[in-house]
Amino acid sequence: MDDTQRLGVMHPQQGAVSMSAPENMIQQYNLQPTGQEPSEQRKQEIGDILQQIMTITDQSLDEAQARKHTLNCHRMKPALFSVLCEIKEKTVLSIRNSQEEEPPDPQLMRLDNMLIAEGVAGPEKGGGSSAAANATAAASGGQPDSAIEHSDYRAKLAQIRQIYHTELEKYEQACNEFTTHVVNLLREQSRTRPIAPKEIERMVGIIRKKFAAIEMQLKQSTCEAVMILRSRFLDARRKRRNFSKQATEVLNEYFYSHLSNPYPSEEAKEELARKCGITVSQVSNWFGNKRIRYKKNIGKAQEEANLYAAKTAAAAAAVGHDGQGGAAGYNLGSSQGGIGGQGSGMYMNLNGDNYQSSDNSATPLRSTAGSHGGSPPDIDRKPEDSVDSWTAGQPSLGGQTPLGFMHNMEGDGGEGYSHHEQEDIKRPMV
DNA sequence: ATACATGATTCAGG
DNA sequence: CCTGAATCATGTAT
Repeated sequence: MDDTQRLGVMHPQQGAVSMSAPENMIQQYNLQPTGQEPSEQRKQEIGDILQQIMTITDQSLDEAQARKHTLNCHRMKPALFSVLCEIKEKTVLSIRNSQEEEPPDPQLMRLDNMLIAEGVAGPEKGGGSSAAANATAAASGGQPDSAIEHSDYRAKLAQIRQIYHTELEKYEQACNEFTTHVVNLLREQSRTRPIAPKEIERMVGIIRKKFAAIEMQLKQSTCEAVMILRSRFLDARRKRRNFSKQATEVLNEYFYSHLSNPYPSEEAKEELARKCGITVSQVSNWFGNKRIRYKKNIGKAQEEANLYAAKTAAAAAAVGHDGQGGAAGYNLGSSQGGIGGQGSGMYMNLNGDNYQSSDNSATPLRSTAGSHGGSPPDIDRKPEDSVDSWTAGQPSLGGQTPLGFMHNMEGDGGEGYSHHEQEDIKRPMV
């Protein structure tokens, strides 16, 4: 603010009081044209001047106007004015030197970006809630219904947005008003003191900067408000929501149809994610949980497996020769037609190589056989041992031999369930 | 109210 | 970075 004070624009009255030397000279000269006397009289003059200054605010506008006029008309004015100009010139130069191009504030840019990302400072006004909804949906992992559940969030965000825009408008208006005021004032003053257009420009710049700082504060607090809102609602959003039945079905179908190697490739995950309306990482989560829980509770899993095997078989049958679609993973047809009750039959087929031949590129998969035999040009890029660890951990489904299964069950920390499961489980025979 | 199911997170290992 | 495993926290069925 020292710049503005130096130029005497922010506080016109103050400008009169703390007048710069040349101006003071003029005034002094005007008051005491004949004064070139020793100290006594000098003191008197100073006293007068002070008195005048003290009472300057009491003067009426007319008086001030008249005084200004006298000042302008004074015979010495042009000469003094030119001196003033010279001094000013130097000052301006020094100011210019001290001026540097400031780069856009990264902090401000961050705030702006965030506000836009959050849909607070978006380009459209009415669409604030929709932008917020988009952000909500994006952050929630693409679950379509999550956005609806958080109308509260959107409402609050819209509120913040509204306040933000109102305030912003207010600031803008105030800034413009003030700028106009100052510019007028400077123009007015330029009659009595030299003010270059550039100086006015500069002053406008300074004012804008000041208001920008205020704006930044507004943005900052808006960001904070949004962050608080987010943390409150977004955390709630992170609450577990069960996937839709259909989604679970799709996932299970894939899982059980790729039971020998339930590690979907990235492409497969994307496909599944798309089908289920969830994210790829949710698919990954699901498969991670599924694998571990499948292993932990084979008995139950088997029922499920049969269920899905039946479903898939039915689907395959319905589709007929066309091997496409979700049922494409494996081929049940070759075994006894026992769908449903006969777990063993299912598993045999699930486990075998049968499905592989009918497997298509849409669901790339590295088969157990493949991993043990040669190295097929598979698209899957699982950790080298993933298949082995999976098959090794399995009771028998992926294992090549029943013996291997027995050993694995003993060794692999089957946890408490193991012996119980062994009774329950209908073990496939290879 | 409780137990179980389930999606997400965390952590260690490779 | 992906995985298995353990765990958390919530949803759901009883």
